[in-house]
Amino acid sequence: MTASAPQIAPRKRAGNGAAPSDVADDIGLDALVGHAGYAVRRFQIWIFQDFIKTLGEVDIRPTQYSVLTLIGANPGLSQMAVAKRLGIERARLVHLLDSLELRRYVKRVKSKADRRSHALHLTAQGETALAKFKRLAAEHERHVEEKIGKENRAQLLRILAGFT
Amino acid sequence: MTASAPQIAPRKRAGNGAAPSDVADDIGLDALVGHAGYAVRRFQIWIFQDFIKTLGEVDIRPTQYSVLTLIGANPGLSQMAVAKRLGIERARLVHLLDSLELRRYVKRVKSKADRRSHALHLTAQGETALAKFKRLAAEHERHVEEKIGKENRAQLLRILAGFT
DNA sequence: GACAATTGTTGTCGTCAACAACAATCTTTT
DNA sequence: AAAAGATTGTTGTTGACGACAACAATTGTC
Repeated sequence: MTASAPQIAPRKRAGNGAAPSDVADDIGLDALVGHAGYAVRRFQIWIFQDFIKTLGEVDIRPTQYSVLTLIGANPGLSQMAVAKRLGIERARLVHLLDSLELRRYVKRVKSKADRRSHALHLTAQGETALAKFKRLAAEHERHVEEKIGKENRAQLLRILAGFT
Repeated sequence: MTASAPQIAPRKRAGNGAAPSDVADDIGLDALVGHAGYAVRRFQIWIFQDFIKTLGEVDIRPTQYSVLTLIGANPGLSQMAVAKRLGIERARLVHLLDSLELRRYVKRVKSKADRRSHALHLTAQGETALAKFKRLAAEHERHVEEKIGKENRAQLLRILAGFT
């Protein structure tokens, strides 16, 4: 009943090593295998770490990248609109924008239509910086392809398209 | 409901709402679409929220569940082995086990072979509790199926099998 | 004009990953 | 066997992040 080899038991993870394969590696996961959430969590950790590392030279994290990309594609959005679209708390977005504004990538322009809100724009510096970030992000995306395969990555995007 | 057509989810998210679809919803994501990390992050947030909600009545979070499951399937593991296998910091595991031990699900037994380490076991209470947790987790897994489709979930597990 | 809702902001709380340091205990070297 | 090094569990700190709550300024509604 215990860990009598849960079905497939990849047991050695040939070269695909997502986990440290040094010691105590062939431990049965039992019911954990077969849980989508567990696999997704582990994958997400890996993918974020690679993103952070690949964009380490420009010091941009995934969330910052998503904010910059969204503003770049839709100039003039309010903070509320950005927060809603990206699924982040508007309270959290405040700090993100503070940091991005400090680095001169983004500017908050007071909206004339609604004086409560700010229209968000990239600075000229932000535009050129984002171009570089996108090149690095594309490189990261190639890492993902190398990791799980080009075809699998495409399927993943298709399956999860509803969550973007 | 949407299990019939989870295939292509074009930028309108009809009823499949992973994001709040009330206002400002059709904002272009530009390069963000096509980034595996973004989709995976959003999906992971959704899946964890459903897990937490589905196992809310027993107050068990995903990480706690993974620890209990692993110990249940491999009694006697050391904290280091569990941490390595699940990819969590051993420092973090300390607090997790503190809480699980406080709730009488897990016990730390001093190892005779290596007096530095603890052998981890489920209590009798922990065993019966885990059985219930597994039933609830299975229910959560059905929610995932309803969300992305049975076939897509299976493919997801196949694609990400290397990360478990 | 009174009242409710929204927007940006500030703050708190709890989860989580990443480190660093430490005492106790192996393990290895000499 | 003693010294040096590595490992295990523990405590603590830092920072990113999600979830809330409260607030002033502003807008919308009645």
